[in-house]
Amino acid sequence: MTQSTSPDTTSGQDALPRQHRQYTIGELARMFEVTPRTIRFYEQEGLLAPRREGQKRIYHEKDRVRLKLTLRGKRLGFSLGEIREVVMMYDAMPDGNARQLRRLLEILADKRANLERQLEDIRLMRMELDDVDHRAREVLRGLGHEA
Amino acid sequence: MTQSTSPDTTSGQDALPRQHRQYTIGELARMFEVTPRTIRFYEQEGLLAPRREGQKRIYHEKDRVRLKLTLRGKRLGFSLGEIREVVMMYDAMPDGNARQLRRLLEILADKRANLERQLEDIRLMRMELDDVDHRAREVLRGLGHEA
DNA sequence: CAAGCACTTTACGTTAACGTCAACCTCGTC
DNA sequence: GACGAGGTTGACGTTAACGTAAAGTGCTTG
Repeated sequence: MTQSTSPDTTSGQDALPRQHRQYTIGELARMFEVTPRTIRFYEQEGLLAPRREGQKRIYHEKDRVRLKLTLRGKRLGFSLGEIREVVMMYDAMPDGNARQLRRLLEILADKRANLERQLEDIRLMRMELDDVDHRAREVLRGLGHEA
Repeated sequence: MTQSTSPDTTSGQDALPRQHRQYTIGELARMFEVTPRTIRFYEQEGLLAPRREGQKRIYHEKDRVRLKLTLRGKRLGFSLGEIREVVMMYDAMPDGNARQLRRLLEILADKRANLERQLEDIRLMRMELDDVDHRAREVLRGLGHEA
């Protein structure tokens, strides 16, 4: 692991108030253990919108948080499109009209239902794993004796 | 939903002792709301191995359970390859040698770690959703008043 | 100033997990 | 015996989410 800076804590030499911390694409990539290509791809898909300084991308706290949320969503099996739905509507919220907001609430309820089902799946999957685990250990014990 | 038979309970006309119940590929597909193509694909990938009656595939309880586990695994974001690792080793267990069994235990520990991380992710994601939800509702309340 | 490093865009390649035909059997039944 | 509803095997198409390679820009360091 070549993890120089953790994604959740500020870096070592931090006199700077974290809110104004800036990141290059490479730094961000190392933090989250993804490639720059991935980050650019997420931008192309409308999940990130870093500022530019000349040609270079400059990322701030907000971008880092977005990336974190995106990756978390991915680990939970959401598509980039689904993630964008929530993230973008979240940003458009303050001046969003009622219809948009209601739509957002729908989506949220949907995601939540998804999560609940996953919780149940995890519970069941755990039990299966436990079962297989126990059996394997017993067979292993058996092998030990007859050897 | 054209769900004639639920995947977890026995069908309506069940005098037959479930253990010997047979299924065609179409029945199974409707039960789990997947296409026959998907089921054939899983067979091709070594996740199912139904008997044949002439040319037709005949599925039994064991196959149904496997399919159920496979789909659950998928909902949790496991690849078909990962699912196969566990399912196949599980079947090869009784006569598996010690090395194989230890390898299986490793894999299981790995999957379990994965699940634990997902639990944490779900917890966090829930909080985010709650947050967005609250904000949206408040904005909505605000809109109501000023209208 | 050449070399190296980190960044950029453009564009084509790749993998997993199926979808979508086409062309063919094989029943029951009208 | 034609026909429709299921099943079968190829084989090629598609989508998401990146990987990878080429070719160029800009800084700084020996």
